[in-house]
Amino acid sequence: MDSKYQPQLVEEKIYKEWEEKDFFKASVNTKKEPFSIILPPPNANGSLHLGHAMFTYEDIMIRFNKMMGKETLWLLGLDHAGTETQFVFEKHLKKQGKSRYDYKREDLYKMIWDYVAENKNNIKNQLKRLGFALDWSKEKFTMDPAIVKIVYKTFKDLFDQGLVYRANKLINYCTNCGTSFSDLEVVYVERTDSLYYMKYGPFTLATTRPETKFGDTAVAVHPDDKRYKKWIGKEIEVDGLIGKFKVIVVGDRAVDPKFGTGAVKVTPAHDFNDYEIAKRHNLPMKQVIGFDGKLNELAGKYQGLRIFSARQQVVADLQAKGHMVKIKEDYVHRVGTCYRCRKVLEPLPKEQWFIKVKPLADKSKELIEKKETEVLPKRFKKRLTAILDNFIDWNISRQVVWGIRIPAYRCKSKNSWFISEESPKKCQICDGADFEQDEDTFDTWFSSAQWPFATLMTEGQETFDYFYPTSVMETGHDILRAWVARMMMIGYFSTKKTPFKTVFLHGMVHDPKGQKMSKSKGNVIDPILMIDKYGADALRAALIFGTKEGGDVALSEQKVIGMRNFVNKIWNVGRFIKMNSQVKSQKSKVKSESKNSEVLQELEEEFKKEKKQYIKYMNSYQFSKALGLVYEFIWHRFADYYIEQLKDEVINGNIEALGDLKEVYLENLKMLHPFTPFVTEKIWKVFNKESIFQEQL
RNA sequence: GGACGAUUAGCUCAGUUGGCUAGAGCGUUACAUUGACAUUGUAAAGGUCACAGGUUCAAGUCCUGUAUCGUCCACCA
Repeated sequence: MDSKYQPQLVEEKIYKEWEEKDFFKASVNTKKEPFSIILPPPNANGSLHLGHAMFTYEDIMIRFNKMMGKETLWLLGLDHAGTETQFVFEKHLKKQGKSRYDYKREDLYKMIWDYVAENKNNIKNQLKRLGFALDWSKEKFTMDPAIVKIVYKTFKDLFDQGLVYRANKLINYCTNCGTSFSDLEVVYVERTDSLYYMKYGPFTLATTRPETKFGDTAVAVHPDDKRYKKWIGKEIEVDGLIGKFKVIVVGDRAVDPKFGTGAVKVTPAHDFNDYEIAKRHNLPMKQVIGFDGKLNELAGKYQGLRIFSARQQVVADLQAKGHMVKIKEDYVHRVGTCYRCRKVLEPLPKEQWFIKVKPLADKSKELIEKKETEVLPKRFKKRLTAILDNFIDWNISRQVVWGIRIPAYRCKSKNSWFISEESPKKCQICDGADFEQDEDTFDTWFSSAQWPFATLMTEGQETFDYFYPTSVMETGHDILRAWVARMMMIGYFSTKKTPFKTVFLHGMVHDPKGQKMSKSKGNVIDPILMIDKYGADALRAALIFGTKEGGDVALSEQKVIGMRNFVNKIWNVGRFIKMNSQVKSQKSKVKSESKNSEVLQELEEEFKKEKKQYIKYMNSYQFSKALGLVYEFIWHRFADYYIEQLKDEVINGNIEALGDLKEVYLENLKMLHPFTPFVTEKIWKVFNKESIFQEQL
């Protein structure tokens, strides 16, 4: 044994061996209790970051449960990440001076497919670097034909049961990226803009968006507002920039009399609140901005102008006309932006597919209440419940080519829709040939919402029955809404069971100052670089050690170094025992009884206590505490105290003392194995044993 | 505006049902060491446990309030 543990010489070989021996391959074994985790599928478009490294928690659970005698499955899959991947690819194209519009749908799809295929391997290799005990024989991809088939069936079932509908509603649309998003994908950003007070018939009203005035169909005031009460229900005439027009005045409680002038222009086609007001009062919609981000023919001479220049022009013209009362330039408000390109999202009316969420969310709440699904750490239970209470209908249509194309077809003669899992030969509505498939693809989250059951279903009924519902879903608390809640809704809908018995949430990885890591801040730590320098065990331990369950982790290179030192400590304790075992056999000394029987007794008792506590922590998902416990024991009790006490005897060849030390040490290696799999496996082999992964705790 | 979390050593954080001199990692200081490990050991310095009340024999831990920070959600015409 070297005096230093060198992970660089060890990890790759060991992982290869685990793979070759098929250690991670799970199969149905009715004699054993199943334990299954579905890996949150990484996006197949980039490389691994520290968020992925947090899946170490899953590896810990898998390895621990395996050592506790269960049949463990950790199923690996990758996500096509629709809009996200297409966006990454478009940036790629842009560098070559091209855009998505230069290619036909099929060609673009193919190009992205190849790009993704390359990246998949990259990600997979990086997952191996972390030492993850993933079942590589069951690898899935969200666009596998077998998965797509299930996704189609789910969509059709939802449709048949009235839980999917098509409607022309306001959606968040990015005119730059050319696609819509669900409400969850909107990123709100605080901005300082101008608030314009303009004359509007008999009113003065305040708006941040004067350019949308061509789409106004009403003015709204608070029903109890004495200033304006007399106008409610009346039609007013407004002298506009492109001629006079008439709108009705409505009374609506959504209007805050204290804000601005207490009177609001209602533009149902371009504002979510106004859309709601319009619904309540049966107001017409008038769309004046197109999906290209330009004003349309209804804007008269302003047609063709982009939103921002239209606003400047309209403001200038209103001022010229004397209709601008005042401009408050330091108005701070929040606008929805595109998480991809950061441009302001445009609320636009568009026909899309929506999932009726309420009935599904109610079922999910029941699962939580009945403890069919346990939420850990406990504090996230409230948050998940609140999320389920406030879910609005989910827009699942995306205008990108990279994704699972929606299997909906429009009958042209009847102008209505039918869903078909197979490519239809004829129209299922009129039996004719005149029908076309929806151009849109599913929101990525629609397929990932089905991940736990869809992946297992493709492995056959027996495997599904054995491993489903899965034991634990372990993921970041940041995607509680986008993913966890939706998995519960769709999972229960399709299988009538919770998709996972326990949800275990981990926190975000931050820098040492508690700041989020981001490229622009330059504080990003690359997990692979850390592994190269200090080994996977050190990185893994650094992510777990000294953290609160579900709390954020402040990671620094220093912390990884600290854990590297711990790993080296583990190694050197082994080295000490190994060296003295060899010396002993050479000298064949036979002083078998230790003079330190009290110390040995103490060691045995302390170890028993330690192991009991360890099992308790591990079974209650307190992994950080379990690691802390073993860390403390190995370093500050076993090495600093017991070895020091027994050192002289051991060096002089006392068999009893050495034997007892060795026994306790090997047991501790097993306890450490879920956390630091490589070094423990390596030492196990040094002691002429097979594989620690196959041992029982 | 609502919910949740945080506030403990210079820095990053543990401290599970209230119970002995409040802990870890990194950093600092002094000393030690050629045979497990300097990726080490021994020792030390450093905390009115955010603040103010309350419950209790006993509060970092429970309750109430205040302040500051963070996260998520909602609204902002």
